Amino acid sequence: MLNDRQTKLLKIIVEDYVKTARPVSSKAICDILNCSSATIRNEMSYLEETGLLEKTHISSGRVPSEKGYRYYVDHILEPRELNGEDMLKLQTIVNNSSLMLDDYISKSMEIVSEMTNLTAIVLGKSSKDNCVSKVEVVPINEHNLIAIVITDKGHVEHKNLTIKENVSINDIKQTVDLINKMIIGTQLNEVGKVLEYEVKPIIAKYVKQHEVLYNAFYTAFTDFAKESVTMTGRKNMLMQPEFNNADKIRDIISKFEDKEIVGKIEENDNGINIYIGSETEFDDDVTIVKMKYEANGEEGTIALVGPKRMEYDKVIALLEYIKENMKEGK
Amino acid sequence: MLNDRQTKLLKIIVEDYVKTARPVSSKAICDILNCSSATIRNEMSYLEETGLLEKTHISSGRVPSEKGYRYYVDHILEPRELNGEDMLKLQTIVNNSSLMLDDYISKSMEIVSEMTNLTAIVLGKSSKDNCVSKVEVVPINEHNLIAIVITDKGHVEHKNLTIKENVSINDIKQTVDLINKMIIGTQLNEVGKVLEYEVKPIIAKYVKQHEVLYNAFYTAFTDFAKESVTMTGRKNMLMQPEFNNADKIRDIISKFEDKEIVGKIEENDNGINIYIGSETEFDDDVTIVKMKYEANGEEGTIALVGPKRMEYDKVIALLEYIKENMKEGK
DNA sequence: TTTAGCACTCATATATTGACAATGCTAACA
DNA sequence: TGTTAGCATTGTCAATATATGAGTGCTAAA
Repeated sequence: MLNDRQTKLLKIIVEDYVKTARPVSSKAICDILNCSSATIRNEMSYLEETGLLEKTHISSGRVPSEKGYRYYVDHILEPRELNGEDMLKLQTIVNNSSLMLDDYISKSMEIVSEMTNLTAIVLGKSSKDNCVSKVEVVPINEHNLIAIVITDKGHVEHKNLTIKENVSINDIKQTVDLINKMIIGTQLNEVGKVLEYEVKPIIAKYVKQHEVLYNAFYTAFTDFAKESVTMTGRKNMLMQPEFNNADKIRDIISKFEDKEIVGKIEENDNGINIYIGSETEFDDDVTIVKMKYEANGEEGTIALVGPKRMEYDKVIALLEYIKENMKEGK
Repeated sequence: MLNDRQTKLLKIIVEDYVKTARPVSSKAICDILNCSSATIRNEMSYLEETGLLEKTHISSGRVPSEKGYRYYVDHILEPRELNGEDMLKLQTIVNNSSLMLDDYISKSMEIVSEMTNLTAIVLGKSSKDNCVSKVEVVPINEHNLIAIVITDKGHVEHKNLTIKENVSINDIKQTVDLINKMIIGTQLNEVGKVLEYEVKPIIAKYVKQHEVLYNAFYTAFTDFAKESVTMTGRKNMLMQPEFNNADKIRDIISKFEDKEIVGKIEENDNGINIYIGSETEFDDDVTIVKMKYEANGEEGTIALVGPKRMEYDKVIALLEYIKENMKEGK
């Protein structure tokens, strides 16, 4: 455990380093803590022993270690109110009552990305556990149809499908009716199974050109359960000095392109979660802050990615502000 | 005009530089052209005077200038057949007859990006001139509806909409019916106007809570005509040595995030277009190769972005291969 | 017209230096 | 016992020097 002065010291160092991106020297702190630089150095070296601070080289100032940030986030950081300016910027979005929830979230996150210089990620509400509530098929021309699936939570998935052979409209109608009857209520990621084991045999009985139709629908329906991921402000984050080397940027960009990795951010408990450095699977210099939300029965996840040297208190305040305001009848 | 040997020389230099990314020395060429390095140097200095070659510093080998690439692309480059290996890789996509055109294109482009280390961009078919062919409204719960618009060319756009006040189902039905009747056949980017000037007065007459309903539908319908842009393989391109400095990468990433700039790639004539360096509005080291296509009445644009030091012949062969194969009944 | 030969130039890599910013440690002090 | 002044120590950073090598331009001869 840290004593009072040590706690203060860590707080000062984290916050100063977050602001300036330069190692903090003992001298810079004596004024604030009303003691000599030597005293600070003694305390610093204790915090270094504990693993909360690091030096970039033997005669450098101190920098928070990963563990230091962790400690700061877990024990020191005090929730702060959003400042007026930031709130004002967000308010134009909040007050725009014509925005649907989705748009409210993506617009807010764009602004937050600008304000914080972090990358904003909106993870598509996991539609896996949505259930099919309606299937529509709309003919476009002789050989092309559109299949539309609507889920109970209001997601829409659609797919064009081509049927090369001549198939009677009646057969199509009949097939759709059957599918409609049988897959309503099915979870999206189960649709494939249901089609194969339950619908297929029935279609085979009642529809003439069942092979062709079944295949067309099967391929159309089975890759519906994809997740969507949108990101904004990658550039904002990459402007930070911790990413001023080409290879590091390349690495981060690669990670961003790999949806798998981004998707993984999602699996964790409710509220705001903070993953620092090696906890991220991203990069030791990166922190990911993520938040699940739920409003009007829709749930989703938003996240901010940036250097671990980030303004944690501000980020938390922003995300909480977004969350609060989405409840109020979006 | 260049004589035969000069043409050969330029060709050799471009192709060697494309392969190795190092300035080409006179010595390296004498074997190929069967003369001494001094002779080559004389020719080189002529090509430099003409502006087709450049040096990176006074005693360096030669590098093609922007004009040099231009000349190469316009006069020297000879169309080449796709090599077996590349064709094989694409064939799995081409032969997968269950793929719709959209998927065929995006999958092919992913592969092409891998093969060429370029960034692949698929510009959404400009849906502006699509006409509405059907409007569907599906209720999710008391206050939420989904509006779905299907166009004559088979695009689907959908949007969740919330109606806060209590509105009778009947009113909604009536409104949808009216909208359906009146906007079918309207171009997507005209929908706003039609709603305002034609539909609104009618609804006002027949529907009780017309204000609320009109507003909900209006905001839902008016931003449908967006263009979609998808990119894959940014990282591939950024691995190239011309982008090995942090600021350059940051700049390119910013450009990629700015959809405006990417969109601009589109406006040009048919076939394959090549924009080199300063012609791109992107970066002097960047070339953009873009191709419009049309198949089954759908049209769209695909593009490859990378260093101007790219294998132009291969890129062209690949794009042409994609175009040819999309005609065959996708 | 081509070529051999030589002087010249610049990039790249490595080492050297001085100024500076911090630190750790020790000994003195409250 | 905790705090502080002072000093030697250490590493960064930027500037400067030095050597090496690749490649050119030019000239004069073939």
